[in-house]
Amino acid sequence: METNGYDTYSCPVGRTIELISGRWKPIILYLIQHGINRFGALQKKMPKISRKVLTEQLRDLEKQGLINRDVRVSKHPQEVFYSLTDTGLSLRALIDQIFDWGTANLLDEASQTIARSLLLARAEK
Amino acid sequence: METNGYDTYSCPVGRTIELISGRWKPIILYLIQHGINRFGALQKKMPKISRKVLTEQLRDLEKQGLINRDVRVSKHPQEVFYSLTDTGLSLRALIDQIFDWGTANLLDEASQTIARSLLLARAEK
DNA sequence: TCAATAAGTTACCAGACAGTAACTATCAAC
DNA sequence: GTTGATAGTTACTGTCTGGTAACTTATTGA
Repeated sequence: METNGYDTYSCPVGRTIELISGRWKPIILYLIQHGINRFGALQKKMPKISRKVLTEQLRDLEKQGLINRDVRVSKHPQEVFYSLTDTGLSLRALIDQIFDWGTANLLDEASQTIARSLLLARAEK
Repeated sequence: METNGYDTYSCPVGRTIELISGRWKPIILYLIQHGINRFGALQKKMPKISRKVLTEQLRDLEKQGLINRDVRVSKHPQEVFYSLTDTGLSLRALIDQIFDWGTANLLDEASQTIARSLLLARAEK
């Protein structure tokens, strides 16, 4: 078989990776799935992300159809709730497979520490 | 459970994605696995990549322990052969899962066309 | 009326990443 | 001894990404 050349932008792998390579996107999807669904709550869980970048990443994920954004006005200050779409949920399953490969193959202290706590969290659900 | 915050660099998912988000890396790994193991041959399959970037990506993959680089001097011009390491092979399996998710969830003409030809190639092996 | 809280937006900047074009090294064949 | 092939390297440039800091809007409660 011959194509006229491979290209990132027409490759499903590249396109899938794009969905989750926003530096924080896998983490954001993970947190939302586990009930951390408010802007402020997400920020508290990721102290190193700025509001600007968090907003951008959330908007991206929304555009890509991976999360829903529900604004509830008529409350104290405006409240915004995020949740996973069906596509988002199925992507989460894929991310868990990536997670498993990573913990099996990138063995060092840092990742092992986080790995253990995340596995615990997954077991709880 | 409480951690003191999630961070990309200590997350196995982020670190795994880093391995394959060199824009061309999934494609390069795919091609090498399927016997396209020479610098020039890789270039011909990816007309849009420059020699500079191809070199960089190959060096990265080598550093990350995903491919081997064998130089055979004592031949006409110097010849270089690339091959997957065991880690590289196991990562390829993961990439196939990402591929499957992508083709199932990112349905458009461009990706479907490539998808069919790649699935054919996978069946051949 | 003034501070606080939630959820942003805007302007600006620095570094990483990808691309182009030209140059290099080695050997074989003509 | 010049051309051609393989496999690069180097210098330069432009774009994309992520980050900081200050400002914004709406509403509640003291």
